[in-house]
Amino acid sequence: MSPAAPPPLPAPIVDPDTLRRAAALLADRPLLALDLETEGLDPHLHRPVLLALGDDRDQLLLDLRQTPLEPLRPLLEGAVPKVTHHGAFDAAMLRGLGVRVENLLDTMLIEQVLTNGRQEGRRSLSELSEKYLGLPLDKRERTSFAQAGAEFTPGQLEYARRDLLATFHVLLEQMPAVVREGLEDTVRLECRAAPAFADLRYDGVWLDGDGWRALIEEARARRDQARAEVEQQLRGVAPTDLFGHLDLNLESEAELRRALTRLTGVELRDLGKAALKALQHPVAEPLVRYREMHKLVSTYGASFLEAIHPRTGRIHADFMQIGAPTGRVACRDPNLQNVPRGSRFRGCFRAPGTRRMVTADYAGCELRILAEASGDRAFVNTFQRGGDLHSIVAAEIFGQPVSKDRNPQLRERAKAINFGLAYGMGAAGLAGVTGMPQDEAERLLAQYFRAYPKVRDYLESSARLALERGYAETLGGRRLYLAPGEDMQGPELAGLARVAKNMPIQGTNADMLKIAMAGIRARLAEEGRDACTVNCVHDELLLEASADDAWDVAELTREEMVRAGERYISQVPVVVDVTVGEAWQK
DNA sequence: ATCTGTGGCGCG
DNA sequence: AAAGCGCGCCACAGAT
Repeated sequence: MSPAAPPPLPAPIVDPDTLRRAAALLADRPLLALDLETEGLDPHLHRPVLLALGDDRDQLLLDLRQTPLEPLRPLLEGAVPKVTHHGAFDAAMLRGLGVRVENLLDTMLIEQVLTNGRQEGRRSLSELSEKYLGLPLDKRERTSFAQAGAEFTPGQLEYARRDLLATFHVLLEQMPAVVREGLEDTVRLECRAAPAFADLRYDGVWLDGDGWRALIEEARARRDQARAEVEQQLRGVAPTDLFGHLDLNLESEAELRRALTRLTGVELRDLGKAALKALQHPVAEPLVRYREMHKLVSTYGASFLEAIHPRTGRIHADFMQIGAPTGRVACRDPNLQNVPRGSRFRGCFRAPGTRRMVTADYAGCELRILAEASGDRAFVNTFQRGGDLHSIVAAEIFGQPVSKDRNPQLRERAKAINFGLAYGMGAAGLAGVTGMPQDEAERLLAQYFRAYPKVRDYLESSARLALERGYAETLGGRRLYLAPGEDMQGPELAGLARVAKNMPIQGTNADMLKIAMAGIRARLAEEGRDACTVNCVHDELLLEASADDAWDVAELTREEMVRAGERYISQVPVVVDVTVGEAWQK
């Protein structure tokens, strides 16, 4: 609903006295909207120039170039809820002015929670204004703030106030829907986590560029070596140029397929690693090695180095708080969630100077959620007793003693089932992963479910309930709306069922991590720790801390992660492994 | 030149 | 014999 009559446009505030009076006027309002206009999008290069704060009765517009926002600090850092649209952006910008905004509400996150799975991509303020208020917003004025004149134009001021009011009223329209759908907890969780994501972006992470460059150079050399070996193999079956040099692009699927067919006499359906290995041909090994090295060079090489910020010397990636419909976070520019593990690459993410890196991750998180949610006695018991889960499960279903040393191949199979189940895998999938024949995979699954019958019941009921109700949900009530279309065929419905089985597990994990991030941020502030969160990877958090604070920070991180986990998991112990070191390690 | 879809692959 | 979930990035191919 739009305001009946637009209030008169206030003049922008340019002096501290007026600002103090305006701040006092707004101080006891139950809800305020907050919006910044900025020179650009980078909080380390661009400044906010105009701040809008207010409700449907009064709005203040502050020219930040002329007047410091100090009188507003108590309001911004205080308990009054401030509604924003993508508040993590505004909060990061305000960090640039030394302000840490607290108690944000975010119409963008709320809209994502409300329409999760339904309306991809329709969540700009303009689209929400059109949807809820019936008036689309013209965003053309926004870029004008990059080079604003000494005084803001009436057009710019009106634009700023209009955005502020739209945000305020969109929230009022969203809230009944949030309550109606029972999404209050998820909305609260996301909004509480938003400032942590602002900090994550603003603080960034330090990368040892020289060490990284050396790793890339090494990968480049190994790639060239592998390429030479592949070419040796392909001599005679691949085209050559005028000088007799091989003229083959290994990145071209078509060219590679043609050469491999001529070389091996086998027409490959796909050219992935597994298919190449199945060939049992000497070209496979160097080709796979070439791909691995090329991946390192191309994906992790230059782009990470180029992402090091010229001002801060750190990488400020873009974490998308609701990056997946399960509720998971995603990350880009660059993606800090797929840095190669078990390698020296992670070791290049270090705490600079004398600082320390704290690594904390949930142990076996998704399987614990599966145990908890299913309530399966035997499965729950294995966690309560502790020990190596995959070995215990393997011993149970194969009826033989299994450990990491004893019958390790059985352990690997049990591991494949354990993880596959959480993804809704069936016998065919298990056969594919393990390479065992289908009938054996079926027997194995049957054996598994005899040992853990409620795991099957739970997964089946997750799928059935989701298709009946039209949504899957996490243990905290986050929803993923799934619309089984009228004309859906068997395979499509089966795909939907798999999503419905996985979403509660993956999504509950995501919920836990976000609660923990908000809790950690609060504790760090409360205890005055010299520390910040620098990465989050689904079930793992990385923090950087001063050497003095590192162990305390590690302990509070563990406490907050366990506490967050116990919000949803009570029958199974929540285990968080924490390390303190100089670099990211796992 | 720039966009979109696909295969492949890094991570959880 | 149509598939075990989620993501982003690179490179190619084919379109605009």
